[in-house]
Amino acid sequence: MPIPHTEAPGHLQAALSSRGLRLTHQRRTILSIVETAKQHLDASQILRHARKIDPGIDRVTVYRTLKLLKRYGLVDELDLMHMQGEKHFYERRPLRDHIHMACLRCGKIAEFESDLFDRLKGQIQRDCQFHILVSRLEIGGYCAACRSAN
Amino acid sequence: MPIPHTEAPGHLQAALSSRGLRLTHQRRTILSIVETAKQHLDASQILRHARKIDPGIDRVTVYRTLKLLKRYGLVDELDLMHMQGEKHFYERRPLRDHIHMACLRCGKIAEFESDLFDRLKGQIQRDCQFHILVSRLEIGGYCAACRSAN
DNA sequence: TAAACTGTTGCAACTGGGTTTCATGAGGAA
DNA sequence: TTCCTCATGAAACCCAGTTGCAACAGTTTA
Repeated sequence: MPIPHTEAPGHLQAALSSRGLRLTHQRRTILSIVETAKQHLDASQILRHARKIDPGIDRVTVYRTLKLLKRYGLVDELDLMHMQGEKHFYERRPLRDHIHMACLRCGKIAEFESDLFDRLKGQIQRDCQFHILVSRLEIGGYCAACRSAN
Repeated sequence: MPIPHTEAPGHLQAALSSRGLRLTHQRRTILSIVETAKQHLDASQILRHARKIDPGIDRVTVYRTLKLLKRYGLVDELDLMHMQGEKHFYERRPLRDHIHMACLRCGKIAEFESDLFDRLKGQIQRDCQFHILVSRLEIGGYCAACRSAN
């Protein structure tokens, strides 16, 4: 579902070590999961995947590593309209921002890139003199399939 | 700080009762607070204000009423980039959607309306055949004052 | 205007995602 | 290899929000 990435694998590891952070076994495991994820994962899903590789890994380490990645702008945190409780979802930061559309009926998440979105952010930076570090556009509604199904 | 509203006071009460919901003392109290709020309030702030009017009101009632308002699209729930924990903030749904910009340094929240935003949503409805019920664009970064301060 | 119906409230207990504390363990520079 | 420091795991904790249930109060009806 996520928009294809063109970044080289190992990018997150390189980014962390270039910032002087230790590349522990646990971090490598978590980074590889986030990097190769085919959908948006929450912390407990990441933990489950990580334990298949390193059974001793603790959920605290997952939370700490995600926090680290977020702080350095290497992953984006999503709410996906809080459709399944208050958990957060993560995806590695794409080259170009995209919009998340959550179908409130079937739960499917779609992604969408748009020049208008890029231009809107440009307008905000200019008109509001606001330096954008992270942006999050989430939309809730009904997808095409659910609209026509009813 | 919020963009001025032109809706008549009592709008929320009317909207609820027209849907066949009971107008209890507690609900009237909470609605009036949400309707007249000058900033974005979280649930505990709404509770605190409500207790000045009706000291017996319970926090559960606040949560339930906010959920109700959200379900009927009468208020919007905001994360404001989770700058202060995981709490949610509420504002009554405006006539025209706006963007929330959160300064990650000083914590100030700014609002911004934009034709580009309206057009972007139109594009999504058309190109993705996605029926939008609620949208949330939140931006984190540095405001003009904090940019020039450093 | 009183009864009755049913949605709403308050209370207490609970849930669950996420964080803190601290002793132990392991990167990695020298 | 040593040593320093950061990172980890385990347990306890935090806190926003939810649930179950008995008592209560809007609203409708007669």
